Amino acid sequence: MVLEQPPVSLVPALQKLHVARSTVGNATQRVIDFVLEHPNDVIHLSVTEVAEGSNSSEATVVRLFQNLGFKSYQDFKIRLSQSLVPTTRSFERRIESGDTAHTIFQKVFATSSLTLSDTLEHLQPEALERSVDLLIGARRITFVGVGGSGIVALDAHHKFFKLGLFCEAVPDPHNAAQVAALLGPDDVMVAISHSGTTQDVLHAVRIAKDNRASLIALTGLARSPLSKLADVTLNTTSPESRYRSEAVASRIAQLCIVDALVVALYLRDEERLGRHWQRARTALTEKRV
Amino acid sequence: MVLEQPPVSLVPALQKLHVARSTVGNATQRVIDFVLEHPNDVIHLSVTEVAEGSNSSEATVVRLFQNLGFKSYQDFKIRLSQSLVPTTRSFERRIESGDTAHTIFQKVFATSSLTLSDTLEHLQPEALERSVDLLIGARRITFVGVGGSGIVALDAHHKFFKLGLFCEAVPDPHNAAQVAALLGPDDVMVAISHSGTTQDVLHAVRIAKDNRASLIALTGLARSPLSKLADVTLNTTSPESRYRSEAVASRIAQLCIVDALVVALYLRDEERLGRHWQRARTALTEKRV
DNA sequence: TGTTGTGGTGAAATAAAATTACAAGAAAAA
DNA sequence: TTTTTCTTGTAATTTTATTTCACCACAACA
Repeated sequence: MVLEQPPVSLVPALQKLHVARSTVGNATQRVIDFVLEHPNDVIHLSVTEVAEGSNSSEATVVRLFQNLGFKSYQDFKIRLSQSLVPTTRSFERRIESGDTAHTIFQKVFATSSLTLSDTLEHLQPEALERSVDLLIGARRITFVGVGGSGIVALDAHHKFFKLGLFCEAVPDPHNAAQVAALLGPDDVMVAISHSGTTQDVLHAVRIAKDNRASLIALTGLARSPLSKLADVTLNTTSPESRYRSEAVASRIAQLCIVDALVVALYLRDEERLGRHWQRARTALTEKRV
Repeated sequence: MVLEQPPVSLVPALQKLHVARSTVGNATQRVIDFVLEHPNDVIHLSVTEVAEGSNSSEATVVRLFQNLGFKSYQDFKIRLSQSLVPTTRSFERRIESGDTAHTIFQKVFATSSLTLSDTLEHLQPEALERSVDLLIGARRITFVGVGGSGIVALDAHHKFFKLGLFCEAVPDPHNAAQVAALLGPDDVMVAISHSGTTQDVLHAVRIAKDNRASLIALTGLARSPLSKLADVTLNTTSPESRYRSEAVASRIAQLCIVDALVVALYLRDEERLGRHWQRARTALTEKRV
């Protein structure tokens, strides 16, 4: 029996169909193909319609889904529709000249949302634990990134600072190397670069590594010069990046990673960090009306 | 007729039920109540079962959903199940002390994703068009925000600058008022404040308004001192903000709004802005390996 | 080369579910 | 009060889903 290679990250309900495809008869295969080709239509079709569309019989359709473990055909449709949330996967996200502002917003938001879930899917649990371990034990944390990634560095600094950690952001490429030279073995550098090839960042990173500081890389591509140097790599994958500036959606995912790291650190040492956090918040409320 | 206040950010399919509840008869109300109380069960129940569960008749159930605009009862079930995706909506997003780093990431990402879709849902198309109009016609654009919102201001500056627009970011509260004093009637101030009550920002905003500059507010709450002063308000709603710092997920949404505005501006005047954009990109690639 | 058994298949029968038609009753308007 | 309108449940009807059963293809075996 030949095992088909199922497309990565296919919705669970459809995955079952893929797996079963090679083990069933001819008519049943036609049903499977039909469903795989028109998943968004199938959720509104009846058994009879699916049978017609696939040139098979009602009986075959019903039996297929029962054998697959669904309670009934209706049950399958419900499961399928849950995985097929229309606004993300199946929505056309390419932005065109004629789009209204509202349409553009819909597409940009959909892309960001999709990037978030893709990023989460590809993050390795061990890498996350490892990052938290490094950060919580760090004497000093330095966030480095230039251009757009500099914003992420500033955001990270802002949040980590609220936890009372000794940290700094270096969004300026000129200073990066100087700051890196100050780091020691107990320190952590978090290097942010979507491409993972930004020269200024790489330069600073190499100096930091020479000083035996630990390195966490926040980058968009798994295989890059930056991630080769890193102790831990956290990747943001923005799947179809050709038509909009790649960095845009990826940035959102990086900020989200920073958010999550802050929460994870906080929970790891609630005793110590919670006190600072609270103090920072009360200081802020005085600035409000 | 008493209009019920629908719970904020309820799933769309259920929202319709809420709205209709007060305008329908007794038996129909019982059906609505039943569905609202057991939404996760209903997606697996038949018309007959819903009728039994709500002490009404099949006819009433079928009629209800037809009147609500669904093609059929089955159609409603499909829509409902799509909004009830377990991993985001009904998933417990509250973060607890015992969570692993991976679980924390899942929850933070889910919250952000949810905030994005809620924000998009509540943004008014006219407000978006209006914002684009104001920005494209502006002589000078000033982004103001302190603390975490300052990061958003910097991000916005970074992106608008790439389009070749005359703009600046003022993340420093001390300078905000001074910069505001320089603005004139052709200028636009974009004020960013999650609470909409930050004193430093409000102070600068009032000065800008006195100088007849236009004001776009990027805030988390619809009714706030800031949005009262604004010509256009763009709200980010982070639905259940009690258990995590409200600003965190909201910030992601604000950045996404900035992204979308940039894209919208770009498409509005591709001729002029496209040239700058391209030039900025080629300058950057030289910095890579 | 039959023969037998297995599994897949569709037509048709059956069962279940959804929808509609209709008449009775309640509430509102005249 | 009468009339009208709206809501409702029963029952008929239609649509949809499921099961039954006979048939066929194909493989294993004598």
